[in-house]
Amino acid sequence: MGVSAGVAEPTELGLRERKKRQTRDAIREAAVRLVADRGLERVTVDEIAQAANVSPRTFFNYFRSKEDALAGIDEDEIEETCAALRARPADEPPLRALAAILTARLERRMLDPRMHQARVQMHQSHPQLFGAHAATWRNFERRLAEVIGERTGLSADEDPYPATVVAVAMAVVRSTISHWQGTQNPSAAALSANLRAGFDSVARGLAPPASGQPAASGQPRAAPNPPPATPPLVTPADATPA
Amino acid sequence: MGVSAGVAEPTELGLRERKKRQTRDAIREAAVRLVADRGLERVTVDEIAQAANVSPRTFFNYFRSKEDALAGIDEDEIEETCAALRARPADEPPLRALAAILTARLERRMLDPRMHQARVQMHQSHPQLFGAHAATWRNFERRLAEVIGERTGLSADEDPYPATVVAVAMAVVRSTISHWQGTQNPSAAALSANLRAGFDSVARGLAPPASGQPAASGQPRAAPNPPPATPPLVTPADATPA
DNA sequence: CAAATCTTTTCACTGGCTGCAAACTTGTAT
DNA sequence: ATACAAGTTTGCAGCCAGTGAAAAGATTTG
Repeated sequence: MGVSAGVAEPTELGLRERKKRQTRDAIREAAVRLVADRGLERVTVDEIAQAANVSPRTFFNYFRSKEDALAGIDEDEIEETCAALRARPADEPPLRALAAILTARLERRMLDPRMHQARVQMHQSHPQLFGAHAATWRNFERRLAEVIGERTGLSADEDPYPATVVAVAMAVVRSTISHWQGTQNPSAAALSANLRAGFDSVARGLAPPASGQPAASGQPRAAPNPPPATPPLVTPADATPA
Repeated sequence: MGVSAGVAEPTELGLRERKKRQTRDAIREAAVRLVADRGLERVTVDEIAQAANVSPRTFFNYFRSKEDALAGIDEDEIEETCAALRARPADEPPLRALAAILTARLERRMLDPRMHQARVQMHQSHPQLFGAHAATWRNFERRLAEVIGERTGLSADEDPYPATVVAVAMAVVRSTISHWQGTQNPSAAALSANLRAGFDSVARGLAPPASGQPAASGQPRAAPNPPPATPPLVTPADATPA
């Protein structure tokens, strides 16, 4: 569909390479479409192959598994995100830097809300995918942790801190998305706001919010958690576009 | 294998039920042992069944998949852990409560270090398992979030806070385990210490530790993150035994 | 055009997993 | 004890995922 205009291709690809990409895209597209329609279990590889006009065997020449054809992250995106993290001011605290780039990443994705929703739905209803992509995500986290390591001067495999910040940041993102897509108004704005709130909360040591009633009506004891007041963590300044 | 002595069974189970549990345990044990020896791919269901003295078909009467037989959490344990959480003092801040029970849970597991190591190894080297158990863990997190909801008076599906604390706490555990098993001395004591440090760090808003050099040698700027001094989060008091 | 190279396809095979019905075991009422 | 109900295990037939090897087809190169 449409020869890429404007963007300079690194090297003019030969016919062979072009055909390969075309085939790969065709398979991906067929897989996503069929699975969105019928659900993961009700689609066979044979059907995907058929829909993409290739033999079943060819499917496996391109993807290691059915789930693999539905994966969301590739090496390019990992590299991009790491670069964005490196580009944050050196004296910015790690959590804030992570919050910024992860929020930016999500907001960029939300530019195509339909696709984003479809992906989220898919992962919600097919936890197995979560597993199929685990290796990729683990790698993603590891790479981010390394960058944090550079920034803090802590070797990522000696000090647990880098891995922990990253793991926590990712947990916030996942948890927030999961909560957000269950609300009546899953808008891009709402997602950003929720994310911001989540990261702020973490920066405050996850002290319980005072809203509602104070839970079990116990005496307002001494220091429940670190009780400090802290400035907001994520500002609308994110950028570092792709 | 030794009839359980001493421990009082809640209700006297009939022969049928006892045999079922026995079979289930036999299959589990065979699966873990074989996989620890040879790796996930080099073990077939048929072999597991044979080692457990059941037919291959029976394997699938008990477990939905090969991976399922290796899962670490079952409903009983979820319920137990939730109970432990409920049993924490009502005015204890959620993060601290979670830290306490999750640490206790891990320490209990470390009573059988061999088994624990085997499990950790398995998940390290077979990320697919991560996916296979995703549904279980999601459920575990959800249940804990509900309890946190009770404790804070925040409905777990209206306010994102409960889910976030739980997700973060779990992230700390996972990340810590992952780091710990890569150290030269993966002892139970070290794991506990690391966990404690991790949770403390989170309670302090994940401010970067001052160790090493201050990273990019930037000026020691104003407030990098919430810079408070906070009391340690997890004390050796955990208990709530099974 | 022909040779060298890469891709796609066909074929045969292993292993995960399910439905079904027969065989067997345990619980229960007589 | 005996017989019947209910639950469990097993073998079998079959679908689907995934892999190796070699034939067949397309693309590039000389």
